[in-house]
Amino acid sequence: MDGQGIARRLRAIYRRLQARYGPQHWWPAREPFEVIVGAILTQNTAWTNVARAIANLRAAGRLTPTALRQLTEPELAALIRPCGYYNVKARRLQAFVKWFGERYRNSLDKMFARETADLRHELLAVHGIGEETADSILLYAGEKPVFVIDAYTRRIFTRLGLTPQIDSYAAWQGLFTDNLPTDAPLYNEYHALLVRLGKEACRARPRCRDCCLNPMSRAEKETATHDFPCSAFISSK
DNA sequence: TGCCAGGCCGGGT
DNA sequence: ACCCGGCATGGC
Repeated sequence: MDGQGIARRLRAIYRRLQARYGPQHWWPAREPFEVIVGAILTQNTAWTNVARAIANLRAAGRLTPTALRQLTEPELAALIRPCGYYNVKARRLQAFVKWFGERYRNSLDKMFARETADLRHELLAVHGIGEETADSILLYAGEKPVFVIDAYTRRIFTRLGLTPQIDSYAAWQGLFTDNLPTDAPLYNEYHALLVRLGKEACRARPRCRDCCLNPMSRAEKETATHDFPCSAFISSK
């Protein structure tokens, strides 16, 4: 498929997701700093658990960089316990706020004033921040036009038969950024819709009928036993 | 009951 | 340059 074809398909998928789910109002947070905390806490973790951890931090008055730095690692770990991996994540949160204070004096404005590519590089150097977390911070806290690639995105588009040549984060990102306009609100909504779809999808087999993203052959519909959402979008790892 | 969730790091080939 | 185990809670 040529670039035009991919672009058309990406837009068609986006429209169908919009029609099905409507606006997602992402990221689920009150302020940019909370987005960053959530981005670290949600690594390989269900959001419901992360919401509890963040509620604990807020109730304890610890949802600021300085307040977080004043906690010991075990104290922080105890507060974020519901989100799992709490020792690992306490260390990662501390690493971020330490760097954020030293490098940017706790100023998100200063941080996001940097060139996006440079800031991404800096973020990746912070312990506990990988590509998805860095991009989530850039897009959802900084409103930079950076497309976030996550497990849902890969699974859904693999299922749809729309994949990059190389299976790397950068190549997946290119699939979207090379074929869509550079537009932060669009990237924001697209990724949010993909997560919404991914969360809703069940894992039943055989696949459902009436798939909204990828029409099925007649033969496939014969074996389908239930309606969307279904395993059509979530195949096992 | 067992599998899974909006990854990332570090040590071993 | 990959590959893989470890990290941990709560929901279905």
